Amino acid sequence: MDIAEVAKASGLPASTLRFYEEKGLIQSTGRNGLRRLFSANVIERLALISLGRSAGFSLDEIGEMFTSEGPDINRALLLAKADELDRTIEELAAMRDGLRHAAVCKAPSHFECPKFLRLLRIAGKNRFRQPNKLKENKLKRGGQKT
Amino acid sequence: MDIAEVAKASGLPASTLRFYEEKGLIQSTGRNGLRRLFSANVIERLALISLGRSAGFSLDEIGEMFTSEGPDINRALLLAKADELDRTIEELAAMRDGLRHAAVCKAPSHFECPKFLRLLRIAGKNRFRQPNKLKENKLKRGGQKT
DNA sequence: GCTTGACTTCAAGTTGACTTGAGCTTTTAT
DNA sequence: ATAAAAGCTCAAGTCAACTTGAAGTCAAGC
Repeated sequence: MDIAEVAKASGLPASTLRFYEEKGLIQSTGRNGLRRLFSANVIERLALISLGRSAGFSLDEIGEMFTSEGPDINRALLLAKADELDRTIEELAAMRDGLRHAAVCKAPSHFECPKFLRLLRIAGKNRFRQPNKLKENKLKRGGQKT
Repeated sequence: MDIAEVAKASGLPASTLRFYEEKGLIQSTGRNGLRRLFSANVIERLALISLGRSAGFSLDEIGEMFTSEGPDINRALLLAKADELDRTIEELAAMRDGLRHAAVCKAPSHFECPKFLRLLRIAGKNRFRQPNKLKENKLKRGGQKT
């Protein structure tokens, strides 16, 4: 397949595919002149990358998984990530409850509501840098091959 | 309190506090000479900002909440965010299950495992740009520079 | 055989949330 | 009184994951 087909099938722009190739996350099987050729399984690979990204892996981490040295390193890593997700999920659930409570809370200021303040403390424990914004409107879903 | 106290109490570096002030997220109550003075409630405000960040709000969104025009705009926004978190949580749970499964799966390649492939499809639906990495090791809780 | 448009490379730009550095001023401890 | 420690401002740098732009190449259709 050429890059346009992969782009269409995966929903990712060609620039991203080139970028991923440069990073070593995918490979092109060869060239037709200048043009990259991809085998069909790159689509699954891209889906796997998507999965990883959605689960919070960085591209570098995903790259490490693909090239992991032993056969078991992977598994340990996967389990560790699963545990991490468990924690994240718990925290997000607490946040969600806090938000819902805040939305109906009658206290004049949230700062005067003990429930809310308890939430703040949870959030405080969970303080991590959260980078920038998701741009959901940028992704045009459903673009499947014509 | 002076900025160092706030930094200590909140766990945020002074540079971040200045940055937040510049963005209008917190206010200093005045100056002692050059130096900013903060009232104690800035701590709670910062905790609230932390909560918002953890829940996925951008600083701009948090700023809007603080200065929201009507009293109900806030609530709708909070509920919407809570719903968003619900979806996120569901997806993360699916990821987690997928990771756990992948870790024990006997299939020679994950691509040959139907369970795993089902996961990929979920991840595919959920494809959104996920920005960059959390740096959890960067935050030294309570660690203060001498 | 020539245009055209999809592809190429490489460098630089974008975004959000900060951080860092240079060069000053002020407070505080000796 | 003086020097170090802590603050200050403002500009520029950083990071991840891409995107964009310029300038060139080339396969294919007419």
